[in-house]
Amino acid sequence: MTDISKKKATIYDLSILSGASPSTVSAVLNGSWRKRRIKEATAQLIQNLANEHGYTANLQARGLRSSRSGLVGLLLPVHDNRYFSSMAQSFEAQVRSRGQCPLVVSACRDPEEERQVVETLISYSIDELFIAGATDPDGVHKVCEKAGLKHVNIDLPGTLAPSIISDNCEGARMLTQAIIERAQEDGPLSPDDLYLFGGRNDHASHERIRGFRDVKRALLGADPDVCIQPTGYSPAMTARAFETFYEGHGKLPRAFFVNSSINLEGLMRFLALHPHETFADIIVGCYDYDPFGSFLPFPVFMIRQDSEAMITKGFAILDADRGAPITHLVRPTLVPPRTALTGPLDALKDIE
Amino acid sequence: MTDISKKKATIYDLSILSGASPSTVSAVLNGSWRKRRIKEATAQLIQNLANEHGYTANLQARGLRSSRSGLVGLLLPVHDNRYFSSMAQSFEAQVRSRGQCPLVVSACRDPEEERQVVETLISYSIDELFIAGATDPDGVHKVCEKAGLKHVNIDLPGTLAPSIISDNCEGARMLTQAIIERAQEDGPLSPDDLYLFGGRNDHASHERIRGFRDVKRALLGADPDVCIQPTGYSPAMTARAFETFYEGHGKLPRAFFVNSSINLEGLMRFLALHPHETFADIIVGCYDYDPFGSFLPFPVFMIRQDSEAMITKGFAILDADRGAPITHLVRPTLVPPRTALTGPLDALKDIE
DNA sequence: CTTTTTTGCACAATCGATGGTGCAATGACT
DNA sequence: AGTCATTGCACCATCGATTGTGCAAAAAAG
Repeated sequence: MTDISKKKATIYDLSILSGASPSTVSAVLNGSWRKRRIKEATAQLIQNLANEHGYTANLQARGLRSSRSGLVGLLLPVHDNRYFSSMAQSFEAQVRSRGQCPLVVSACRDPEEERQVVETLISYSIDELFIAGATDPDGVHKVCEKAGLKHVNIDLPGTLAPSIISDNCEGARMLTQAIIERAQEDGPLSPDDLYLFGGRNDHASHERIRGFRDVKRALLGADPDVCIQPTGYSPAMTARAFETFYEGHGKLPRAFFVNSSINLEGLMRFLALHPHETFADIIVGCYDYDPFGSFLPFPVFMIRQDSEAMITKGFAILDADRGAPITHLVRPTLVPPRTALTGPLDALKDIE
Repeated sequence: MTDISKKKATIYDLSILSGASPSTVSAVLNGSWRKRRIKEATAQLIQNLANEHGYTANLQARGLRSSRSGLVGLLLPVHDNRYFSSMAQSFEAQVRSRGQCPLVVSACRDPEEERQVVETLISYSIDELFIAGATDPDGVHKVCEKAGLKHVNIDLPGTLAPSIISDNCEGARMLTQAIIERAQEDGPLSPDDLYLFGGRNDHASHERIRGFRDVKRALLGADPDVCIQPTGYSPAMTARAFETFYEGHGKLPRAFFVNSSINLEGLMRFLALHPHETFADIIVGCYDYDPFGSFLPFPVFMIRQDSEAMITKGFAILDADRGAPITHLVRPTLVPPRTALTGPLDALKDIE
């Protein structure tokens, strides 16, 4: 607190002040001083000086020397989405509780950008990397491997590294069953009354579609191909798909499964252009949870993926140092309409 | 690509391979080679070798030497919220377009944590810092100043550093006027029919409350103090406030202003516990935009803050190197109910 | 064919921390 | 008192880049 100096203190400054050598100062301040048999009194002296001058280690220097940085990366497709942002939130908490520093970046689902961004992270010598929802996990894997960087895939699996993903098929089954049952409360449901919108050519989408079709066939007897409408992960494209359907049928399907909250945003865009009546009685299932999405003016069943558990599992795998490309499934939960779940925010104390 | 080596190539490796000295290699690879009068041919040779071996600079080493890191920090209260996550998204895009690396972290609105997190960032020698929505901007300022770190406040102003904030008072006026007018369409509105929930003892809340009261008095003639219910920024506390009101009155206020989307989540929690009828005819204004919040089953007017413009302005101020604690206002926009705005995501190409 | 200028590059110090090694002083033990 | 073990610490190379400086060789000038 009492420091006059404008620049940050270094171990050399403290070395002069304390009369000890820089290596002694270093040992004291990084905790290895007992191992190095530094006298308790010396350690105390140095620690006091360090506090007094607000010393903090230069982590770039430490990282350079030790070829570790204390940084742990999380690569996301986008920030601006409750699923990924709550993943970022849990990630950050867990990384910090391990004494490391989180580095959350997004790569816009662009395979080339994914690789580039990871190259950048590697240049900072990050210690570990979580690859979430990558379009090309295996491409990223190769970049990591070349640099000897430990990593796991989250949300979308790769074939070359361990993956932790939502049990998409089972989640889709729960969700599909829920919307079918709900729709049937209002009368019989024919196979053409139940659609699926969104998703693209990735593992998650495939599994969700599989779960959807299984349950739909089991309960409704059929699933015409036209009822599956993969639109990519863009609100605009999804909105267009709804629009097209609406133009053809004069209404929306009685019930439908939306592949993600991003696609659900596409539904909002469609709704914005049409009067309320257009969708007064639809039943929606969305594979993702959003606290406001759950309260839309029609029943929205949602699937909440347990991103916190995925991150935890990811660290367990990294710690165990298993690089085998095994896929671990994490069970998601079905969230009925009009449900306000608590999130990572609730851990905060909110004084006043 | 043809590299056999397991470890990352360094300028020393390339120095041996090319026959040039490390300093020459360094100059070539960091672009300063013309200034250093390196022959074009030599530069080419080295650049080819670098590509061949997939060389990338060790940014920790560079940072150590140059005491800059290429990292730009953004300190958020939380990730898990559309306002802040879309801010993170624009921030990231802008930082990358400047050739730097974004470092987005959250500090849970805890002043002590804010300072600690910033200390950590400083240890990594970040070059610049955006302090968004900090509970104690001035406390963070002091930490930055001691380290000579350039910084700006976003969203919540400090008194010691330049601040860029939403024009909260004006936004609140627009929002208040909108909900009053809308409520009056259904009949006369008395001052006790219009409440404000959420916010706490910070600049933004004060300004919003001021705007709210101004307009309310102008249009409704009065604003009893009981109509202002600051609940902090926690969904749980906000929900309790609604519950309390409901217990006392058997209904919610006809119209109310909610201070942020986080507080609006509190409304969801309340709603989850009550039947639809309870809130069939409320009119809500929310100071924040959320794409799903806009489509709730009652009219929700929202204010969209222009976080992209704030970040842009922030860089302008940092680049101009003005440290004067001036507060810049950025005008937000009023978003009528059932509106789906496009966001940073829409810039993405979505192949397939 | 000198002298001066320009070109092209190598050398070496430096950033701040880490960790292996070595050595003096102290204490224990015979 | 002499030997040996232990304690407590200093020394120094090292991580990979940057940058000021110096010096040959080549080119231009005289």
